[in-house]
Amino acid sequence: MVPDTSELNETKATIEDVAKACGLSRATVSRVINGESNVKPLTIERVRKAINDLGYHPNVHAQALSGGGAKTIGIMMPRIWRSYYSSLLSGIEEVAAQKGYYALVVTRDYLSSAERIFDEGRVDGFIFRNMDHVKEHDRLFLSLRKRDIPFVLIGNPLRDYPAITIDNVGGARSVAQHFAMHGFKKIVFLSGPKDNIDSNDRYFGFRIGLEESGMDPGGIHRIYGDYSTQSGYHAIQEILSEFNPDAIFAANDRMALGAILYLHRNGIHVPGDIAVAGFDDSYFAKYVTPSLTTVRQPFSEMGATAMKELCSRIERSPVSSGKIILPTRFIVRASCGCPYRNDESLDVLDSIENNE
Amino acid sequence: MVPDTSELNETKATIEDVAKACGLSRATVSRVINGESNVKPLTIERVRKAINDLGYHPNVHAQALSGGGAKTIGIMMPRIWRSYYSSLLSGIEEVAAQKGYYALVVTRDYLSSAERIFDEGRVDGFIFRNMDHVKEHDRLFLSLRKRDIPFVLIGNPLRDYPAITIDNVGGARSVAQHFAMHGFKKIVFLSGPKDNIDSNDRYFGFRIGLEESGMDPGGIHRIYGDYSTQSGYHAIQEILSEFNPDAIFAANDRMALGAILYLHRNGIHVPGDIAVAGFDDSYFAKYVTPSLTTVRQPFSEMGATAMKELCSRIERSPVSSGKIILPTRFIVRASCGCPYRNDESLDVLDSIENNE
DNA sequence: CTGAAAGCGCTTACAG
DNA sequence: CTGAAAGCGCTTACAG
Repeated sequence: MVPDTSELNETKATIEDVAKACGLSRATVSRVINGESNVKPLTIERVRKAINDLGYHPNVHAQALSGGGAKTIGIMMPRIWRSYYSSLLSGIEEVAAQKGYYALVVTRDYLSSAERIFDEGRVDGFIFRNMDHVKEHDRLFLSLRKRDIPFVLIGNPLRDYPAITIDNVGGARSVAQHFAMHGFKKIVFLSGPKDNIDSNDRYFGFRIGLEESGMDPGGIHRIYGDYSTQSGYHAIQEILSEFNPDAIFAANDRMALGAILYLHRNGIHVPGDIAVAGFDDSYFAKYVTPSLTTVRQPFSEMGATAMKELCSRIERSPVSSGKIILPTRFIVRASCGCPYRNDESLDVLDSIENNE
Repeated sequence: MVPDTSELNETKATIEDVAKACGLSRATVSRVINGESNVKPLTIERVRKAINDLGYHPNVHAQALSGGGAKTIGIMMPRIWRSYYSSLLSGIEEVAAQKGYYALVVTRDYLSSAERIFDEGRVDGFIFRNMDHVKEHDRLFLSLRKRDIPFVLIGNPLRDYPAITIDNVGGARSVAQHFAMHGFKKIVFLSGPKDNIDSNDRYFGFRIGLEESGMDPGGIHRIYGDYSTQSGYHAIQEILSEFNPDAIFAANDRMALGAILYLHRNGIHVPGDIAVAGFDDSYFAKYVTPSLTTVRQPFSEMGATAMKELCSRIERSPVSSGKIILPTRFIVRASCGCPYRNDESLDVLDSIENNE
């Protein structure tokens, strides 16, 4: 490949090597690498050829040191990994790749290490998947903003930080309308943590959906979990001792799964005795028995949108203000009592597996 | 915090700033940062104080450029994210954090971009979660080895590349012995892709386990899937038209889930009519109905071990040779026909959620 | 035990 | 359109 008579190509080629190989200066080579316009076409050719022959790749640290930025973004996520993070990541990476960015994924102590990571020059900005403990995050976000460090949140923050959100209210409203259609009266809303904004928005959407359907939302029994499967299991176990619902709407699929599991183990038929719906359309939603009626989040698109927003902030280019709200989609399956095409293998064949 | 009378601390502090602040040279500051021994204790104190006062963090690009390495490793994984990747990542990150490394996660075109990423100086080494297409990977691994670029595989490679593996044979053998105890005779092995070494090892272990239990392993019906839920569903659908098994051992949990789903939808009782076991102990394994008997992989430990191995390679320190095999653990639940403590909520409470 | 200086591999005004 | 030179923020022999 290398027709050069260089001693050994053990060591990585540098811009100096390229310059020598084509008889031009480092400055000129740098110019063609960075696609500047004022270079003679023939020169561009010569440089390109030398770059190819030598298998040269610019050293990212040198580029960063001389002002180019790290071309890396920090993806800061809680340690407890949800399966949908993969879809988020996938969307992020797709856009990142186009723009030449790479993803540094941090799940340990990401709150306390974010600023240091930036100060070390490792990243040009951050995407946070924000979670429950709003107050602790808030201090960090405030500081980042003050220091003008680019960041975007995926999820619903308390304040006006730049964020990619989904239409929680609309999704939950669809569930409510569907429940109303089924004629459910005694309804449990299985909530996430008390200060979780997504969960609260879903509750709100659910209420107005019921109201709009002419039902009394005051009758909703709201109980709390922490989004985990176990918490759903136990919350339902507890409520059943004092209340006999005909339907449960869980603020996420995991808790819905926990609920179904409890009901199943106690001989209560889903959806015959109690209907269940979730939120997320997680990987397992279609494989649960009965398959889970839920609200699909556009995770991949959320990631992609977040990355686009972050890029424009890093490049200090005109930025869309504030929050972006992405639509959700109501997915009817069997757990609500609808006649689901259980035996159509087509459904299982469906290759667009959300959150797989 | 900064009692200094500097004009503005808008801009990040550099080593020069620290040197000035404490009246020493950059060289000396560098020495205390890097923990060299030949520095006077009092000097160390002065430098430390200045560093704290200024909130100084060394620029990683400058460090890398002057020979320090990127202190970053590339985690190269297929795009199709498995939920257990999170456990892998968690183990990796834990060790990485101790050693001051960060994780660049790459899932797009990671085969073709690995060498470029290294040449750009972005990473000091790689951890690959190797997958099916052995031949394509082989070229890359060969090249990495030739170039003396540190890397470790998680999973079972064809050749003698450094790899963290699990005891597939032992795990599958346990399943076989358990199946023998149940008295199953007409057994289906639901395999992964034909050239997948993990799957082949599990088949091998399963065979010898049956043999050791005095059964004829020749009677095993081996059918193929691709590790996806759908492929399990369809493989079972197909085999049932010509064969009537009393037990199925799937090479992973997803296919086991697909199998259970098919059986369930067609009124075939699990485990009453047909028993099922899987491999992985994925997140959903304990939540499936019936809960899935399976073999647990120590994902987090695999990640941690891989990272340790990689570090010693990066540091060119004496390295354990070749492969490391980690033990698996057989997990008996209900899908094999055992009396599973379905109603013990303790089980659900079990907070050690593998692959969560 | 400490400092002056060269060097890592780039980019970017500044000249021409 | 192209090149010489300074500079980015560190580390590391080399002197002392």
